[in-house]
Amino acid sequence: MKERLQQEFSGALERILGPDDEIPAFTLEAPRNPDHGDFACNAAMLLARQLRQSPCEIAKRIVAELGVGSGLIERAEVAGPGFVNIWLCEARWHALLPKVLAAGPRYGHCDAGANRRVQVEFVSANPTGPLTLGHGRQAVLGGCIARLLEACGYRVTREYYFNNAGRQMRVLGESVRARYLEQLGRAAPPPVDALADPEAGWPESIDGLPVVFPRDGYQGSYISEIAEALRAEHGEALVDEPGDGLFRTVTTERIFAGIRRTLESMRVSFDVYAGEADLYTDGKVEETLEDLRARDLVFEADGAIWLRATALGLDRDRVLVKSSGEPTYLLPDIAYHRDKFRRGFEIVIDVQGADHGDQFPFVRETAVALGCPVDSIEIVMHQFVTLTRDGFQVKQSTRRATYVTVDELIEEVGVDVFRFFMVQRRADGHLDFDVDLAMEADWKKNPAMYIQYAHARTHGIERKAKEQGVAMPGATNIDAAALVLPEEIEILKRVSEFPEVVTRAAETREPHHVAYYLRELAGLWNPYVQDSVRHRVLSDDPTLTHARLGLALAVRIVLANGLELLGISAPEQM
RNA sequence: GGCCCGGUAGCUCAGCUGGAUAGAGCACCAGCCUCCGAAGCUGGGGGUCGCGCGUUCGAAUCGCGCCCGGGUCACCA
Repeated sequence: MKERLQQEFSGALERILGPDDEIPAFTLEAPRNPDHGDFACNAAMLLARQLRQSPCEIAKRIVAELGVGSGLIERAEVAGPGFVNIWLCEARWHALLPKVLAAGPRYGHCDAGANRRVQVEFVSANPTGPLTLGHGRQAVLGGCIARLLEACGYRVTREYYFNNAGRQMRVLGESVRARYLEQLGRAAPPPVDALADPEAGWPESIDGLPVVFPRDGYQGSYISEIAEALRAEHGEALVDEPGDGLFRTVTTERIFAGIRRTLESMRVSFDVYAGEADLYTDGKVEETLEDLRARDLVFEADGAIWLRATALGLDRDRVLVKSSGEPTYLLPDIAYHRDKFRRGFEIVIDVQGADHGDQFPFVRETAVALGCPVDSIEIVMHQFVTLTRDGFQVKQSTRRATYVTVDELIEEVGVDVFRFFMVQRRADGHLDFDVDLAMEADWKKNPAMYIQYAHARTHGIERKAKEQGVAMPGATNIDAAALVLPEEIEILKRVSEFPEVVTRAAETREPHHVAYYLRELAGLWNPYVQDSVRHRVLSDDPTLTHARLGLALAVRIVLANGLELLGISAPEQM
């Protein structure tokens, strides 16, 4: 629709401008004010300077060149400071319906991605504890971006990268071992105030028992639960087992199993779980280091191996291999990104929390220095999540026990609402999760349910139609000419915008546009259905009934497809 | 202090490749049972778009400076 009009304008401008003049990048958009037509074009204003004419004069010439009355444009007017306002022929809107019905679940999809391979890396939480709301936001955000890209014809691989080598995992194992020994009475727990303040420290022994808890160990109750399970299974047999052995492997396995369950409950799936350890066994870490060496990007100092990041325009150098001989996380991370492109991905998207924002430039610039295409490696950074409950904002803190897990919140509000709330805000900027609103059982108040309700209503109408023996229209026989009310045209217009919304959301990696769009469409449809005096779908006028049923189907298709993109269910009845 | 993100209605936020009187949800107020779901619908009040300067025919949108909030600046992951 819009494309046709765009061609029309380009043609008009070509005729006005000389052969050497470039056609300006004009916009064609639906004005807020319906009095300004279906579309407004700003081309005349853009050309005013170049042509040394008033925008209004130019606009008049454009209008004269447009093919008004040729079946596409009903009316064109010059307005305001030089806009060209366009009213399309009603038939153009009617022509949309068979297209939407024919496309069905593919309406809104496109092939702009041309099968290019994209990797979306997200969540990537290390298996040190249950997923928190920040992870939850990222899981939904990344998952929706992946869905959007698929809808736009990209071949998407969803990937989860985690560190399963190095110090952090050892500390985890030691933490469980410490709890295990405590539970057996073989060691004493550190004082509570010492745990609350990791800087404070604690005595080496209490009541003659050694205090074994690692200084920066994991204190969550899940650690004790795992210890408990090990004790139940093995009794005292593990007393002499090192923390870095069985304790570590069992703990990461158990925690990871929990994470996978949580992901599943969020409707988030991954194609690849990439473990840091594999990068070592495959020799990729060593390869990367050699690669960096060959480009003179490393140097030694203070017994450590450094990345010469300042040579890449970054503000400081970073350690790649500690003086202890153990690599920092940075080295495998670089190796991982280097490997992404070797595996054939053309676009790589990293979804990360704001706390990692500072790290990304190091990984990206280094990967680029190693030959990765600079524009093909993107980051989508999101800010943190807060929770508002009973009108009060609760800050999430892992250190203190004041955090809510994804499991707990989904338990309370359900996946559909959880996902909608997580994806409805743009990634930059904090997300305040309003639990009160999310738990709101009134469908009219809860935006997620309001959209689902709009979808369910189309099925309600179909059920009613079946009762009355009225046949539903199909793509091949639909005749929408009877839809002439302003609200009907408005719904059709909105339906026509869906593909643009999807494309834009995919291109900008901003799924929240879809959420807003759906809320708006539902906000048109629900009132329409409600007002069954002015426009009853199932009336005694068969032509009108047929057309309105077609409208209902089109709305249903868009709502269903949009909800699918957000990973939210589209129920046939509430 | 340097860098990143945010500052729009009482609250939570859209809008930010510049466009015509700044939008939504919630909350609040006043109405409506209109046979397809009243778990809905209609209407209303409410804003110096953090502040200032600049660019422009035109700025919430772009540039610069400042103020406020969050994040981040490890041989931690």
